[in-house]
Amino acid sequence: MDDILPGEIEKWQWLEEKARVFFEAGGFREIRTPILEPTELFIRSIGQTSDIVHKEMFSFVDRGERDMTMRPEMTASVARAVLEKGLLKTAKSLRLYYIGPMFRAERPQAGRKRQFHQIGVEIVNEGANADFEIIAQAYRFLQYAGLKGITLNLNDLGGENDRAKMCEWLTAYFSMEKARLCKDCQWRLEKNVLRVLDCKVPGCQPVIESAPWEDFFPLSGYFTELSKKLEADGIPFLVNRRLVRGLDYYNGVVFEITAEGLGAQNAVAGGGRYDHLYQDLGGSATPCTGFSLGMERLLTALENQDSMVFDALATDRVYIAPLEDTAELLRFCREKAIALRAAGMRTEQCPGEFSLTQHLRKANQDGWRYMMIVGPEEFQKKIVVVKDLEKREQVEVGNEQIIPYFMKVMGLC
RNA sequence: GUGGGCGUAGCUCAAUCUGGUUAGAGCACAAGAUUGUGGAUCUUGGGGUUGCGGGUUCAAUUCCCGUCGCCCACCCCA
Repeated sequence: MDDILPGEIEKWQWLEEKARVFFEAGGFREIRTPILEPTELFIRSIGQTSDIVHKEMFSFVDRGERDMTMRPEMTASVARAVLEKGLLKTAKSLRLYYIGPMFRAERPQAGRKRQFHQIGVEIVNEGANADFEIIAQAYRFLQYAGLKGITLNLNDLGGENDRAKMCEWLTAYFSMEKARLCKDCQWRLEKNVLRVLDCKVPGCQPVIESAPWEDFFPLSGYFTELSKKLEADGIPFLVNRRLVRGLDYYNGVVFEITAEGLGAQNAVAGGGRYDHLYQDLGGSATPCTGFSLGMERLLTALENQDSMVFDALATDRVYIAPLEDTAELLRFCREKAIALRAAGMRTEQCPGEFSLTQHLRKANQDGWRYMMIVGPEEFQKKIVVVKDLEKREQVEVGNEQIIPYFMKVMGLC
């Protein structure tokens, strides 16, 4: 698990801000849920047979003998919160987004940490029409963040009845070929046959490819409609009929978005339709769709593509440099600091016993854009010297003009 | 869970193969040269249980075993 330190955190703040602006504008509202949940929640939602549940969860028994787990994803928590707080009793449907840390006890590698962060979006209690919106939100947000080389992969796992029939058919078919399948697939055959389609073992490929399941379960008319909408909206995609997500609750249209510049872990976002989750958790039938994206992966891809567009050096920072350690002068500095903060700027006042050289060195080190120098001479003349440390220019500003001056150069008015 | 690689100063590394003075360097940090104008230079300084534990040896950063951590890949996911 990583620490995120000053110098790195600015990128995170930038991305979080982007997400809030984008999804709020799209009518989504933020939800935050506890990191710790009863283990049972994830078993019932993500599925006992999923890799996440049976080998990747941070679980423990708490002091009250309860089985607890640090959330490996957040869709289940959102559903739990919606049911528990009865949010659907006062609204027909919900549009929610979340930002936060998730935990999976996997072996770490490039693009995968045991604590990672996701931004996610859920549309709760809306049918198939919401599929287009959720896919577009995911795709457009990645574009909005500046990501290039995006590939959208789409599949349809079939509606409620189709999925069940398809699983039945696949089980019957693959059972005949059981001897040629790998150990994992033989296990999947019993537990979760769809995941056989997702198998990467070379030996399984001929068996999977020769299965004529697509003839019996062609893409639905609904899926064709969705495709047309995406095309009309200028969102390119690839249909991948073997795309199966690792969480068991998906049942309809599912998708994954990959990006260039990430190496082996190139999935930057993924999601799909899950119409049974609320029932599985004890609620009534509630059709839903959603996606989540990996913040680490998005940030890495943006950096590798050299396309992160944000001000590393914030312009709204003023370093106040008193040159004399007298009570009146320091009080003046404090008053100005308070006024600058009230006007929305960031400022720091350093001790008066620093020499100007020391002040300059420190301000440069810490990346301040402006320095406000207050020495005894200026204090007498009721002015300050404002240096632009980046442009290496300085001007004298009258005491009454300090706030308006900074507002102007920072473009705050 | 499987396979490979790596652990020496805050960071990047050297010395390890071939055991042997006080484990070095660059960067970074601190003080001064410098009483009010810059990221420079010079001088000086603080910093290390060589990941941890055990073994072999007169002697271990170096060789052996174990362990932990990290990195990369598989699996899977974001």
